[in-house]
Amino acid sequence: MKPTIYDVAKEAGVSIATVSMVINNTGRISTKTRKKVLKVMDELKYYPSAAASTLTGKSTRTLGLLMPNIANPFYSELARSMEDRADELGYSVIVCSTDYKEEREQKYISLFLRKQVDGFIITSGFNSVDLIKELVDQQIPIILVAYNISKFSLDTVSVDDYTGGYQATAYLAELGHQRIAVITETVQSSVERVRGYRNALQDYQLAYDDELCLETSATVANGAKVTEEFLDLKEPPTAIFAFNDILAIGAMEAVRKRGLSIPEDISIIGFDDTPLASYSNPPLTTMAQPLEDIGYQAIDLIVAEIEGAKRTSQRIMLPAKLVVRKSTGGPLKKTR
Amino acid sequence: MKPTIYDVAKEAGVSIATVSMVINNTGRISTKTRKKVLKVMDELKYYPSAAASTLTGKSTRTLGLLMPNIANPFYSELARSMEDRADELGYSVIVCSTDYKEEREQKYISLFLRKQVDGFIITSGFNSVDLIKELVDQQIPIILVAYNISKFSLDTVSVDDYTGGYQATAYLAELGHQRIAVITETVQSSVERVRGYRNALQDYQLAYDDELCLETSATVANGAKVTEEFLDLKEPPTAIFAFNDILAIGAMEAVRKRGLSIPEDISIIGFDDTPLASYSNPPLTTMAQPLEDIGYQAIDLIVAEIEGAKRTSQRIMLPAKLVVRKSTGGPLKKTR
DNA sequence: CTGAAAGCGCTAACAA
DNA sequence: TTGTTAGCGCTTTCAG
Repeated sequence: MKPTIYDVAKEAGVSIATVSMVINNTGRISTKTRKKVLKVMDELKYYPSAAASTLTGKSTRTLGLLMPNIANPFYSELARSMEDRADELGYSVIVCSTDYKEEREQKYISLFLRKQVDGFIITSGFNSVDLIKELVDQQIPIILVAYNISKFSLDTVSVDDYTGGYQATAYLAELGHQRIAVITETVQSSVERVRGYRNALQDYQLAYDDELCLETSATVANGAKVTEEFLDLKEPPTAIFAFNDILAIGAMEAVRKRGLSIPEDISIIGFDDTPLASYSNPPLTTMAQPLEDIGYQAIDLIVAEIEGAKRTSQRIMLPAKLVVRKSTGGPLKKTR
Repeated sequence: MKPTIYDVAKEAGVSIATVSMVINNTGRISTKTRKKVLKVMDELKYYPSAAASTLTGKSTRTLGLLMPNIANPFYSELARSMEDRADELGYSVIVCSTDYKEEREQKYISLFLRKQVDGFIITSGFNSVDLIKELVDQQIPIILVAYNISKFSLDTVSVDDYTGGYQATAYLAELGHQRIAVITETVQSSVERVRGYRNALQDYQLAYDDELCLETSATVANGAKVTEEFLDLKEPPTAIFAFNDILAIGAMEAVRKRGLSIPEDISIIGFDDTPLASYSNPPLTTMAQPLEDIGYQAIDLIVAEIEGAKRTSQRIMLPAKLVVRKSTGGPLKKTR
């Protein structure tokens, strides 16, 4: 049988209260007693039951993290950074993949509730907004990551998509590009990025052209397909801004297939800075998501909420960062 | 205050035993009572406390998964498949990244123990073998994934590295390559793969050449560096078998830098089939790790052990699968 | 500085 | 078919 606090107490010749105190570093215990107890705990391989201590009202110091798919690098890196920060703060994180299914969301929320996590971290790709509402109503600490629900005001940490869209476009414009296309996605973040794109265009006195703004979903094939459409235009773009690296890789493929070279003929910029970006050929210039920062901030925020019981509902936006590699350059000059 | 089983019982006008029974689907409860109780539970947003039920001896139906780094695609895909299978079997998985640090391994093992996980899943990259021994001694269900410790006999699920190494080499030999180089890694799995490589060489009557077998660690730069060494040989290889995709990407880079083309001049084959492989240029032929199968089998095995309390110590080996893409072909004929 | 004892929320006999 | 009750292992006053 697993040793309990009683076994330790008996073995050490003290009461269970004393043992409990040395475990939790509470009360005042003589160094001698403490040492003895610690020794016995070690000998018996005693591990205090988290269940029992939870039952007495202690917090579990556990955070529940819900993401659509931990196998997606975007989420897994986020998860990793959260784990690290949580670890530093003495918390642990339970991650579950909801697979974009409400049924699973439901199930895991319930699981977390039963396990009495101290707080919920919910990322983009979570569908059951009603469930979130229920948690909010129950005053359970929640933080939204890379996910905006304007419906209620919650702590939120996300990337500044507007500025990201603006900066990528501005960078291309600075390089001298006049016709800059974007491949957008059917997701929340896209609309902000498009807004940034259009404002940058304006600021650089470039005309916005509907033909240069196409929407698709994130696969290499789609990126290639859309790019071909761009290339077929009478006046094709000299630069393409893809809203994620996958699409950018697709764009590269299409460009290469035409016998055009990157960045000489066409510049391509992605978004996310997944590992893909540095391994592509040529290495992809892209807007890096500050995943690590996002994770850290998210944990800090929710821990603050848990411990301080504060309800400020901050909305933190972290800037994407331009990572210049080899897929972008100035447009080909006629004079060359 | 959070509702307890008492609140539900009172509200439904029954005893807590009845409520407990409907929660667990035990005993015989009239449909009417059951419905009533369920309704109240829903109204009160009652979630049974996992802590309390654990305390009474019920299993937690939770599995502890320890991997070095959840941000690494290899591990995150593994994690995902385990999660899925566990979910199907009514278990949940807690994942923690140990970051290859014994200190963290220690910490998370202890965490899992305190949370009373029903079983441990431990993957390659785990250093504290002594800790594993302790668990084994305590008769705690454990399964090793992609990780062999010959020291004790434990349930193990891993990829068949020997056959993988053999098949990749054989494939290249079939294509007509005579000089096949390998880039190995400083990890456990490499030695089996090398063994497969050498045996395949033998079976195809090809000579083994020390110069064509170089070891390095997994970075693109290293892959490129080693490849350059190969290319500098008086008699360079016509095919390179890299023991992971990252190295293969590096090899591709080096080959391209020499103005050689793939696969016309040099064939390249990787191992793992990470997303990288399909996005590279040309798409990489590689040996796919059957991650999904591994995950499933691992969960099935450990759940069997937990529920059946059996102690058979199976060692399951799953075959890697050749995925032919565009980076391999026959060697250039002189006559062309 | 240490011990005794009252719960925490739930399960599982045992009664009714 | 349902209720009563004794713990499960631990924390936390309150005494000593």
